Amino acid sequence: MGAMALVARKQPVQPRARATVEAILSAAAGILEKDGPTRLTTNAVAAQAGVSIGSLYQYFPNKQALTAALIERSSGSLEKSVAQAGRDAKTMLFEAGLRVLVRSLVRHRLDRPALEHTLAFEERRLPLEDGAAKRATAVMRAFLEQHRGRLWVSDLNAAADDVLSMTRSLTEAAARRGERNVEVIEQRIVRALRGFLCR
Amino acid sequence: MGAMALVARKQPVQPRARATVEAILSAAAGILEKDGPTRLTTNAVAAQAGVSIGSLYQYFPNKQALTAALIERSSGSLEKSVAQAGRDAKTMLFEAGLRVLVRSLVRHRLDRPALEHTLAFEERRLPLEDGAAKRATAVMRAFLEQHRGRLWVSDLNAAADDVLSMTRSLTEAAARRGERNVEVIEQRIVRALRGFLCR
DNA sequence: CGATAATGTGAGTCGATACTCACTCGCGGA
DNA sequence: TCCGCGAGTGAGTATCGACTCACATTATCG
Repeated sequence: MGAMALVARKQPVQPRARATVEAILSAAAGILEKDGPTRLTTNAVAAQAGVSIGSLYQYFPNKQALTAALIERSSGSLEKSVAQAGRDAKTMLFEAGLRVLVRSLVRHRLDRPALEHTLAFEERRLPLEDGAAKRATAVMRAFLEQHRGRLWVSDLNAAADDVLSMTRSLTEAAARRGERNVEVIEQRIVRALRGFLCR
Repeated sequence: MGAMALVARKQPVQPRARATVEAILSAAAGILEKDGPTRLTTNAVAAQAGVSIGSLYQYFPNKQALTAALIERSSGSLEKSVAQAGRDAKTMLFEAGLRVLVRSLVRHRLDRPALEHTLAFEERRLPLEDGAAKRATAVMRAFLEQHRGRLWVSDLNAAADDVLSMTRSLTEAAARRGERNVEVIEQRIVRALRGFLCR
């Protein structure tokens, strides 16, 4: 079996079609968030979206493509906000810049924690091309590079990877406990990161 | 629907039966590790274990119970080693104690990273009683309590939770990159934890 | 050995689910 | 008004996977 198509077949431009695709993606996200991946069935998605399964398969060649689209959608929005944060951070001192970057990560993850958690797991399981998620770590890497002198680390790629991992897991743990205050969580994470990164 | 049974029906004492259960659990772990939860089918497990599906259902009332047993098995072994580390740490200074505790966590997770990753996800998804995993965080909590004076934190339960989360995610990230050196990973984590915990 | 219990077997059932296809709908232009 | 076509439909199919049960095999003990 060759590389399976994991992207939508058509990019609809007609407003009706756009709305349909939106409805499908929202429905899928909702089910994944509420019930997890085992309950994410194509029939359930179509029903929840208020469209027929036929319509679903008009825009997504298979179920994996649907999941992949959800992942791309989420990490796309993450990339956007992290990229902006990265641009802002460029003119700041290390500590302030780090705080801004962390904030954008925390905000994203705190928005729909359960959904992000399942998507992260699916992302590992699926054979995806490097998408927006990879580009987000590149932003972090660039920031670390800028402050290399301050840092303890040898491998910048690994460090950027670790920073994102730590931020994700601490945000998720906080969310599970019901914490919603971005500032508090952000401060906690920055403290840990300082110890991790600086000498 | 009432609370579904999630434990094995029988505790086999006969040697033959013990061996069968072992084979089933090992097979399930292997499949989960190699192919993830979607490929974990009862038929596949039985085949891989070299027993019939009938035998599988003699010891596990349903598939969830099998997964639950895998989780209990893993977190049971974790608890054992963490509890020992906790006892050792009692007579040590903060830094050394933390190092010992972290080491036991890293060792466990580094043993079969892919398996542990999937099990952690399933653990969230399933309606489980608090098992050995909870007791492991209690050990960490007790250690933190012992050194409360040194620490910055207000909520010890949350802090213990965060420490375990960070350790897990950093170990996992390292494992994904192919790192195998426990000392190196352990040192990195301890550095992050010091920043996180100490004032 | 013979009886009884313990353990193991696997073809078969039944529901669920990914995906197809022949069809309908409705809108924009001639 | 009617045609063409992009969009939508949903009954139907094929497969798969959890689980059952009537039976076979093996261990234990008198």
